[in-house]
Amino acid sequence: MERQRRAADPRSTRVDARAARNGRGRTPAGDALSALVTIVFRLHGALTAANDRLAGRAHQTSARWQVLAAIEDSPKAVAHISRRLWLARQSVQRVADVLEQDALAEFTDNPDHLRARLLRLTPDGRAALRGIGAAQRTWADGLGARIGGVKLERAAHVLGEVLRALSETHPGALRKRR
Amino acid sequence: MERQRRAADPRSTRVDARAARNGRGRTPAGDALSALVTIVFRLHGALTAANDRLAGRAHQTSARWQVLAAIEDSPKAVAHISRRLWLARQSVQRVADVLEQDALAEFTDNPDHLRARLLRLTPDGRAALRGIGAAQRTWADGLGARIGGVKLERAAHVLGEVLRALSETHPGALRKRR
DNA sequence: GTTGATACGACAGCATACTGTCAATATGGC
DNA sequence: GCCATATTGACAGTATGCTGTCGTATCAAC
Repeated sequence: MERQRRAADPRSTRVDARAARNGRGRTPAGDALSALVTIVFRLHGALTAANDRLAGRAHQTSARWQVLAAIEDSPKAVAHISRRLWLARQSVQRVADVLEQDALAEFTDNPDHLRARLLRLTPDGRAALRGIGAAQRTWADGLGARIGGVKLERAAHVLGEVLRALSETHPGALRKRR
Repeated sequence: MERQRRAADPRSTRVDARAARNGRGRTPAGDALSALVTIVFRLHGALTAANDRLAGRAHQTSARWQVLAAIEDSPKAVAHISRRLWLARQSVQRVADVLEQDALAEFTDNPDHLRARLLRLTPDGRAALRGIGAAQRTWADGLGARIGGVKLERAAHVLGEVLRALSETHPGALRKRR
């Protein structure tokens, strides 16, 4: 289940050569954003591999874990989960279906909506989440301490700004809520 | 071609509720890292959509653009590109094959290696890259100015540290280079 | 109530990326 | 030169996520 990625050239974790020499006349801020985009792509791959490893202890994957975690506190409709995770409705539906097959979650009637059934954790699903959560805590605490909580918070804040700006400047691609 | 994502609840771009109340006893740094992971996943989706939109002007996709850009300066073997992009060799091979079919790139003999042919841009491929690059510059400069170059650089630096720490602490998952 | 817009689930198809496996080719130690 | 190891391309299969489309349900405006 472990992802078989190869480590990239250490030098390549720095600013991409193409962006560094700024061959296309971008502004410094444009260069910085481009470098950030590059590293977010790489980090996404590395973090997916890490999450797969953590979730693997409970025979789950990164994607299944995300859906399980989304319904940990309260049952939710598939469309609701997809908005929360910034995924297409159909992607979450597929994962929800396999979670139901594996008896980790189940669909229950929604008193407020005839068709939008609520996805709810089963005891097995809750046990799986507990197992993953313990491993995740150790992993996050260790890596977090290594980088530093304050720096991580600042970085996350900037990423949040980028995300907000993206959804505002491209309202066509990212539909309005409700 | 436009990705049909729905904008998430604005509140959900903040720290995930699960992490915020720290129900599992993580340290503050562990919480900060967990929040960063959440936002990197979301940002990856939003940036893939943005890149697809930029590359769409040349009838390309985010994935094809990445491979084209990787061979912009010099032809490279598929395995070389995959290391650079932190992707599996096979994923890049598939994209390279379709790029060849579309006459945007071509395989040429490698004087240093009998089997590892080099992927090289064709004039069409170079023209496609030029078209994408112009749009990307505008996009990156605009969004970069909105956030601020210094903040973006600092955030990218922290993400680089996380990436480096991940490849060091999990050498099994991310194989050593050469 | 009726109606138009929206939300939702369902189905089909495609794009992207991963894993596993194999044979052929390099590569480095001896 | 020989051999163990790593690299590379190729093939098959799977997981994740997106698009398009449909019919039905919900909801708000009237």
